[in-house]
Amino acid sequence: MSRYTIGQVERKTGLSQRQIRYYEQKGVVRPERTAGGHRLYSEDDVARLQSLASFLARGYTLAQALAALQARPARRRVEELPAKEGFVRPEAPSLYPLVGRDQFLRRLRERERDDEPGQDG
DNA sequence: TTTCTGACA
DNA sequence: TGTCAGCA
Repeated sequence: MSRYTIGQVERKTGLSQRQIRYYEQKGVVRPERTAGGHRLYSEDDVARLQSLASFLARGYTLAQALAALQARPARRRVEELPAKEGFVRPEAPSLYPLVGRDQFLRRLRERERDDEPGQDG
């Protein structure tokens, strides 16, 4: 499995090194360390950070993006998650309470018609 | 040259 | 979150 330095992850995700380290503190990723203490990120770490960046780009607050990431710990498709769970509305995440999975998917698809697709769903 | 931690704004 | 210092 390939590993990436923070500099490589910075280029792949568009996030700053400062942000990447901060999100590690928040528990988003748990990179390995070299003997010298340098971080080594896995493909999965990069994917999670790309998802986070995608959520932030869509207007989610950091708290909402983190919550959304926790709702999908391992690259699970939204369709596979319990319909009962709450999801952040894709069209204006900071203005509304959580909605059900099906409504989330419907709104997301409506939004994706006129919006550019993100890195991740 | 790149990354690390800690700290300030 | 950006940025700087001082290391390894």
